[in-house]
Amino acid sequence: MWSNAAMDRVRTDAGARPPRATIIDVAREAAVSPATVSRVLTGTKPVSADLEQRVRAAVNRLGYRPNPAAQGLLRGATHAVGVVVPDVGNPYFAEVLKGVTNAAEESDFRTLVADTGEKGGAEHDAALELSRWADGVVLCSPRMPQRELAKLAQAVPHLVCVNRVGRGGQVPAVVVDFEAGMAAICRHLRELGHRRIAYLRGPARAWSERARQRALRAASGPDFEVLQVPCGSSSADGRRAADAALATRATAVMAFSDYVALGVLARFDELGVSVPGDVSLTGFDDIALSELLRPRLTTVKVSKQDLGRRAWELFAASGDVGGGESGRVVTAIPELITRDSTAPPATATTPLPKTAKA
Amino acid sequence: MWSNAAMDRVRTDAGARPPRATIIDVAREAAVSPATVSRVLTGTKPVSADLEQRVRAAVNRLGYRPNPAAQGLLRGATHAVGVVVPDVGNPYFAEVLKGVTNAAEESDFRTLVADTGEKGGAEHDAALELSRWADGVVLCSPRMPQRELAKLAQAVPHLVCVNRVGRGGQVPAVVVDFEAGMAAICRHLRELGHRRIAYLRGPARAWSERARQRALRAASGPDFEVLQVPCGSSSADGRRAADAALATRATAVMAFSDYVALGVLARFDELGVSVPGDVSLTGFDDIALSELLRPRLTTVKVSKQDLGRRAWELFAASGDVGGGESGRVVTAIPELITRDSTAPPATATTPLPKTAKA
DNA sequence: CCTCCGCCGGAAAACCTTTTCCTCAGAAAA
DNA sequence: TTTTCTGAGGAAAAGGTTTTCCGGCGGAGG
Repeated sequence: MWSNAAMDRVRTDAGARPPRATIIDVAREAAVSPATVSRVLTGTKPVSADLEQRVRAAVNRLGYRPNPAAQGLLRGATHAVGVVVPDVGNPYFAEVLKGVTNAAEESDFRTLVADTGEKGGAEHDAALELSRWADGVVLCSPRMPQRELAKLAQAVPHLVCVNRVGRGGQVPAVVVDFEAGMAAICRHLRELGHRRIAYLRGPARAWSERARQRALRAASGPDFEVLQVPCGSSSADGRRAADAALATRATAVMAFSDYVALGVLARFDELGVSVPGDVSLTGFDDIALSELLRPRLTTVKVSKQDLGRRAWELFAASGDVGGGESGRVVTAIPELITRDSTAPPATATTPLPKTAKA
Repeated sequence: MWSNAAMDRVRTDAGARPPRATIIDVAREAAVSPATVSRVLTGTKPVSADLEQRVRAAVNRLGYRPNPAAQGLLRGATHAVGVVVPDVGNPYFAEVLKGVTNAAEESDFRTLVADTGEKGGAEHDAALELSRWADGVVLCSPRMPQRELAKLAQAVPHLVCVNRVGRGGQVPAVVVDFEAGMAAICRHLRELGHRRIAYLRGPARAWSERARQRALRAASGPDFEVLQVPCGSSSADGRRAADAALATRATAVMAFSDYVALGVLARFDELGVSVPGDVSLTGFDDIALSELLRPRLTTVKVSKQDLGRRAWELFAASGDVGGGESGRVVTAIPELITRDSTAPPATATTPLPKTAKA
């Protein structure tokens, strides 16, 4: 029904459309030179009121709008920024994308998006391809190997990373302070009296894992044991890992993200495990849903739209000095949001206050 | 800190980047003519093995990638498709966008996205602007007035609508059969024994409302009363409208969408209203969350990615016949998904739930 | 009154790729 | 051997816009 034939056709035969008015048509209509039309439209050089009047009238009459390809060809810039995300369906990335888009629009930039569908290898190619079309690329690729990223950073003129640092801070990036976030969660759980915690870790190669693990190690001790449970980054992963988390007999579960916690919550409900009655649960990111869920999720808040906006600003700023001192890393500090999904452990007879037993 | 000065600079000064290799550089490097390079790369005409070899080597050595602006200028096509959405943060539109993006990628098309931020008037301008850059535009604008849409359809070469029909079916569109969906929900509720239903209606000018209201009228009768409650399309709207829905003393609430139902559920929980114990609740769309929520939401399933994919296909097919018989409307039939948020009304056996006497 | 300066507007180049047109060489047919 | 045909590759134009370079005109100063 949806024949490929039709699709092939549009790919090759693009001339079927009625031709659009060009600057030359406008010039003829207004009885001036193309140069004058351009000057009126761009405001490059002053033009007499009389001519300007005529040009504007002609533009309106013909409905003329400049051809961006021609402009781009000449200027060497496309006025577009690319965004690579693993999955637009993930509310986290959707918000980041929104942040970039809104910021870009304010400067009259278009946004190009590539969804790599969580396929690891595709990100490199997507970014490279996007860089042909855009003046810069915002890359959300938590799992790209450092080597690959380094190579990419050299091939793509204005590359900005989100939630990862490349080449030791050489490539501009906006990152969340995952270590501080995890530390805050650990502190919160410890104060509630939890002693045995399961951590549902993200994808094996996720960049943020290093910082998270640092925080976990720092928080660990004889009275605060962290059990690692392999999981992933989607709510489906969370759902699958929920059983393993339970098997650790931990009194609290830290999920890689809110999105993951969503799946955990669903599975716990199926199993008749009550949150926070039987076990506490925390997320990460504070996506919009977390406040809508029951129980409302304890998490750390990250402003995802800001992440996108700042990534854009970093891109915009990277025009400076010919990209000379391009290394610039911005860090966002997440904030603990205490809601209903965490409570003192039921097992503890007395929720002993923050007594560290050395 | 994020000075505008920096942003202005990137906008004007785009030449700071090292110049990229052109086809002429490659030609010189391979000691052939630019035409030959082009032929090797596009496969337009056969080239001797020897030359092809030389050209490919030169391309690799120089890291040459053709300038899309120049290609676009010549071909009159940009190999990009625009998507206008009211809010990428809304999982519904995020999924539609994903559908378009994935389908477009398969045909080697880029996707441009504009987020109009639910600001009504912005959609027209966004679509118009996008059409300068893209070969076609997929428009998700449920609330654009028909007149405005008609005008837009003439200005934008390949316009495809999602979830609305324009100019009496003249503009290609992918729509959900809202009437069938609402009818299915009504049937389900009636079979459960509900007689008094609150409908949380969408934005005043939403296109789908007509079809929904048709279904509602058809289902209405002495033993099936539908009370209209103004609401909106976001979960925040749902949250706000929840109280009014309760005030109708209905035994079941039909939300405009799952996204709205999310907010309703949160508010009901705050009020101590149990679903489906005290009142049944239905959604629309079956977003991924609906199955993760507790109670799992009864809804009608719409494949949002398919919506996007089919919109793309409609765009691709519209290259036919110079857009002659361009009017083509595809309808997706939604499917009732019965989950936990609906049950027979409690009023049948017990006097009344604890609904506040507002 | 003449000359010089400044400003406005037009002509043309440049941006990079594709494609048409043409040439030239080699092979096949007579 | 000569003529014709085929096929490969080069030269050049086209595509729409911006910008540089100039020419011409008017005003001001000498």
